[in-house]
Amino acid sequence: MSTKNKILDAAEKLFADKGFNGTSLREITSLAEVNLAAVNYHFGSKKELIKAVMSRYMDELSPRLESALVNICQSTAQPSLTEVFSAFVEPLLALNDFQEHGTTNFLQLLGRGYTDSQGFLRWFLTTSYPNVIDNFVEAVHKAYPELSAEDMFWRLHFTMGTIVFTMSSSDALMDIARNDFSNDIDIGGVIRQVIPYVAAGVAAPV
Amino acid sequence: MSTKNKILDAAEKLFADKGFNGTSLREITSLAEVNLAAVNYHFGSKKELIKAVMSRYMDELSPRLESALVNICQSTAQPSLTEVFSAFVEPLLALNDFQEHGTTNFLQLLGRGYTDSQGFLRWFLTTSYPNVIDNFVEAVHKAYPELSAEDMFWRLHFTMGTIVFTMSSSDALMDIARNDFSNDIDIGGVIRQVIPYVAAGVAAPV
DNA sequence: ACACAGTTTAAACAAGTGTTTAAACTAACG
DNA sequence: CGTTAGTTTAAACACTTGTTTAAACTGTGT
Repeated sequence: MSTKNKILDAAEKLFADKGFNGTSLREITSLAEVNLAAVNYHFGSKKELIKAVMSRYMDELSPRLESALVNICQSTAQPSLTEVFSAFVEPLLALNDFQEHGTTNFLQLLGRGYTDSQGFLRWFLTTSYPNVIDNFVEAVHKAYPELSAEDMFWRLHFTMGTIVFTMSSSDALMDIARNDFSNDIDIGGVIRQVIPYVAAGVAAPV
Repeated sequence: MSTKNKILDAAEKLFADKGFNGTSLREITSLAEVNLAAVNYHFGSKKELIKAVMSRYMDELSPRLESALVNICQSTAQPSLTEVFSAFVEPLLALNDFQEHGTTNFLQLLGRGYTDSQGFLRWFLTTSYPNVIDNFVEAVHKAYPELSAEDMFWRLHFTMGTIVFTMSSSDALMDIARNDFSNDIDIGGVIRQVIPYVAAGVAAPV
């Protein structure tokens, strides 16, 4: 395994766990078992490393997501909101083949990106991967045409919040669920729990 | 104004804005125009200062919330979920009388507390103010008795996520909304937008 | 006027941060 | 072999972090 990938893997795990601000380059390089200076040699700066970690996932996820959403839009004239949201499940779970704990890590990172580092990651993602958002908006509009652009805007952000926040604390939540309900649950189970919730939220009457 | 309160006010604003990890004591004391050592003299440590900032709000909010929820439970045999969630509006907006931008600041701080500082604040809040959660769970159960304890658990956390995430980026979202829809909106407007969403989400069929 | 508790202050502390430097190493090619 | 480009390394850089120290200041009660 190359030094570059060792750094990316270690950074991903630590960023997801403790946030971008909360993780030092020394923690990353010592988990990756490489020299401290390797980060700046291969990536230039910590900020660029953060972008690289996110890009690795987005480049994997974005085309799958795009085709899944386009597929929904073309196959049925008016898909249900549940169908639209379910389009996310397979591409997201596919990240587990790409990397160990890929789904959880990516969603946690996404959550971190929205709150840590005063939102520079949000800017980076929305400008680098606008198709994902556009396709999603189009699919939701087909499923629920009466929804005004403004209401759509708010509800999509509410949905984003639900997903991202849930996933960024999903480890803790799954532990509690296992304890209180002695019901073993994995990340796929959480996703299946959240879909009816967000679908109903977006579908709420105005 | 006492030094203690000057510190609390400055810390609150900066914590809400840049997170707990992202704010240094030097930033706080220089905004508060007090000496650096004053924080450790009056609060003991940064961690205790964070608790103090949150407690100031929770002590104000918690009784109002409790009576509003108890009121709902006693007045009607089976309240609607919208009524339950609406019980939060007045107590939350009342924080604006208590402090300038009190509502926004508090909700942003709550969001920070869940992601920053590996969740020690979540522990602090749930153990220090359990009545709020208990009352809320009871009210939701009255409104939607068919919901199993496990589904309730997940949906309440989804709701928490929606609220907290939305509010922690509400400034940015309100700016976008103003630009794209030339529709002036304040924090109360955001709250009124989010209630139908979470009510429908919690009410979703299982 | 004195003493004393409460508070404020400047300075220093040790530890941790991201980044840079220049020397050492590694492998491939002429 | 010797050269060269790519990579790794230990050490240092300048700076920021939370916390502590001991001296100075404040007002109140005797």
